[in-house]
Amino acid sequence: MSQITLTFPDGNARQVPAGITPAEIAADISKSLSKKAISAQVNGAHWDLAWPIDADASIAINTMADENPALELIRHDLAHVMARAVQEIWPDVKVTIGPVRDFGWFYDFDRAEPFTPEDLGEIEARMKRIIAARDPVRTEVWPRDKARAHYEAAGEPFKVELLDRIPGDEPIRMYWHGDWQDLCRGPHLQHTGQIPADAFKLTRVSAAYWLGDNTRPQLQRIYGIAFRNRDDLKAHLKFLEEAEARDHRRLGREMDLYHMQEEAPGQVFWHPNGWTIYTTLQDYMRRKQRADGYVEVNTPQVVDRALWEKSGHWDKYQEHMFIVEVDEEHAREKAINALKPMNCPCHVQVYNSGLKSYRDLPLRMAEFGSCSRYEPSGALHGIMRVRGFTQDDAHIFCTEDQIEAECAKFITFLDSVYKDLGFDSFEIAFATRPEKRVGSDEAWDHVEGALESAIKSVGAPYRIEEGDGAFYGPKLDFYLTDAIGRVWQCGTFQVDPNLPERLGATYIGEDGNKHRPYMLHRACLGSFERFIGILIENSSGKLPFWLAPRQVVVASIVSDADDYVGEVVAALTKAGVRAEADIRNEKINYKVREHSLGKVPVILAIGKKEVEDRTVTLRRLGEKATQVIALDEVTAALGAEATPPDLS
RNA sequence: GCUGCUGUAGCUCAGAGGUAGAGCACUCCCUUGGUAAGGGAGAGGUCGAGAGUUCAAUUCUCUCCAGCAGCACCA
Repeated sequence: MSQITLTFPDGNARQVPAGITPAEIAADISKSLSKKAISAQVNGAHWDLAWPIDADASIAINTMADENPALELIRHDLAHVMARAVQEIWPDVKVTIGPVRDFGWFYDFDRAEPFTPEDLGEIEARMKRIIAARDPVRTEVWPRDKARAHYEAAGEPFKVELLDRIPGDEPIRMYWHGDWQDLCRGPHLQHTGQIPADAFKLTRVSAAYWLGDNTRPQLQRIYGIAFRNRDDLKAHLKFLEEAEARDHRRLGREMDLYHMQEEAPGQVFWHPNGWTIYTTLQDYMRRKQRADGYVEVNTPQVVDRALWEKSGHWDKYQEHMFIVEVDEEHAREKAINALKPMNCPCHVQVYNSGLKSYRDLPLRMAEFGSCSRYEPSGALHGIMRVRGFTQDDAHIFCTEDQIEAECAKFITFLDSVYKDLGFDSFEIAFATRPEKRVGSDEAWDHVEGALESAIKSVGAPYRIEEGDGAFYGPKLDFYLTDAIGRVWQCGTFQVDPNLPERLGATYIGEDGNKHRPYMLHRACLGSFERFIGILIENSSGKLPFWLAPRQVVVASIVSDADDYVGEVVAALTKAGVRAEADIRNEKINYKVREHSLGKVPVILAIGKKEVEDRTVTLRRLGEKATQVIALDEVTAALGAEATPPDLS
């Protein structure tokens, strides 16, 4: 038998017979490793202990102490155990696929009746029995024909389809958990008893399309979460609770920010508190943009279909547009309009009015543009995904040579905005030319090169998303990570030679001839609605002082303090602080509780002592400690704190 | 849009084939209390909308609307 060389993590190499398995290697190293081993990394690939190694390779043996492989195996084996449990209980249910995902796994089943929450309990109990049985896991590679015949005989059409989708050069691998068999890429554990029985939970059922395709049948999906031990599971359940507690829909109600109602699905009724956040943020963005060389415009909401036909939206996006038909009494024909779903065509109209010279470029045209999109009902989510929203939109009209500098300028701008709003870092996804595209390869080379060197010039981290660009140009998407690790796409930067072409935008060049400008679509927050939702969830409602809708409540302890409370509120208001009096006939405990729940960042309590000394007792949200401060001092300090970051 | 679940007072929820209840919030009264709920009284509902079954529907059935979770979508 031929020999191969395996290299271990410590650098030692060893000659072994070809075809040896990691299990055999672990057994050879030590009895305890053999017992603890769960899988291996072979040339970096996750490797089943039972798979033979045929060529020289680097190898490392994994144990439960290796978090990533351990979690992958636990979750993947649980997917199989769950599918087995389901088929044991309901033998006619067809199985499909069950991948590992964040924090757990899911498995899709074909079954006429959806699973109920009670079913989940039964499945979970059955799974625990399978784990307790410590059933061995084994694997075999089958010829394609044999596997196909097997699944056809077993009446598992989805498995047959999966088989046909496995590329010809990949082995067809079968796994058994006890007697229950599944087609699976692997790797897996060695027996079901290795799965921690107290560290998983089935969380929910839902429908999902076969292969994610909404023209294919819907399947019943069961989700589970799993960890290496009970404590990790508990920690994750706590995390889910925490995420729910900071849900902007709940905080929006508790802080009295906005409401939504049936008559206007997907649209926001902003209350005074929420609108204060909105306008404060908008004022800030307006100052930032002005400082960065943007001009601001405003364009119509209701626009005749003719413009949308020219821009191409009527053709491609009509089902997402609110159509407005106006049938005037004496009109010869109905006017058909659409609420604008985006601002770009209107901005080109502004650009086109009057001749533009190369001296006007780059022209940075901004609008807090209210847009309406008929989003699918199932997509609506609080103020995060709505049908009526306002973008912090801008279009930069420029020459090809100006793209790089404009891109770098924008990334710098966005970086400073995100920092001011409490996000210290962001990631860029650079989407490059798709297969179906317009424009020459040279043009694409040039524009993509401009974007990439712009990113590099500002030193921002980025990843490339090959083929994900628009058909007319590449784009950058900017992702923020919030306080509990969720990722949000907010900013975008897109190069577009197409719309200027369609809508006939030109400028007079140095040579006296007409030229076509590029149009750069860019947004930093995305939409105010969504970004405010993100801000709320990121901060759990404890917004930075300058953005907090209610900044200070001045609360009386005794009614003798009422006049002085009024004086304090007036002084704070004069200093630019949003302050309000609470002189209700309630105990200070009650007031503190209520305003704490309302996420008011500062409570100033006023009793007899404060009146006499002309001081206040300050308490910050979330802190128990209080401090006594002179009125002049607190007014100056809070006034400074209320100043937006770009002005301080 | 698809699948499932849900819709009762401002909020969180109970309830039942014979037209409704709790806690909190709200209003009034008592209480002037020192940092996360002081006490009492009162007011408040076309039970999401429409149709059907029934002597009788908020309750059962159907359709629609909206919300929630997931999927699909996000120009």
